[in-house]
Amino acid sequence: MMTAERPPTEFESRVYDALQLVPRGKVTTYGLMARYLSCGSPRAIGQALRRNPFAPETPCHRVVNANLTIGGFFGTVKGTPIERKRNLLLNEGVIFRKDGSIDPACCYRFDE
DNA sequence: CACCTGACATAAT
DNA sequence: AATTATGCCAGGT
Repeated sequence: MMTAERPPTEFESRVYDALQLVPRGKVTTYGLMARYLSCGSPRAIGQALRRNPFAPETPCHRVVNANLTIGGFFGTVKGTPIERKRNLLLNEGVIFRKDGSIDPACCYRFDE
């Protein structure tokens, strides 16, 4: 077994903190978070979430793509984790459209 | 220290 | 409208 849990960096902590701001039943996008953190690169957000050692504890499943697609989960953009992510969002009240995209009304905009 | 990868985004073709 | 190319930031090797 490998207890190789690296300590979260300051940037990762920022991402997690912003994630905590997302209300249940809603979702945000990598780009919006990147802007909120002044990161400028949504890729870094995905990197931080991928390294997220705190699964559902941190609402990392509430982060989707800018085009309101399901996005990825647990380091993958396809597979069982993705279905689980969709199930979690549905369980929280997020509305999915027929094409698999998320209802724009469920998109949290970090307005404040 | 330099290069590569990655749960994206946006623009151009 | 769809696909391709480039940009950006941080972490890992």
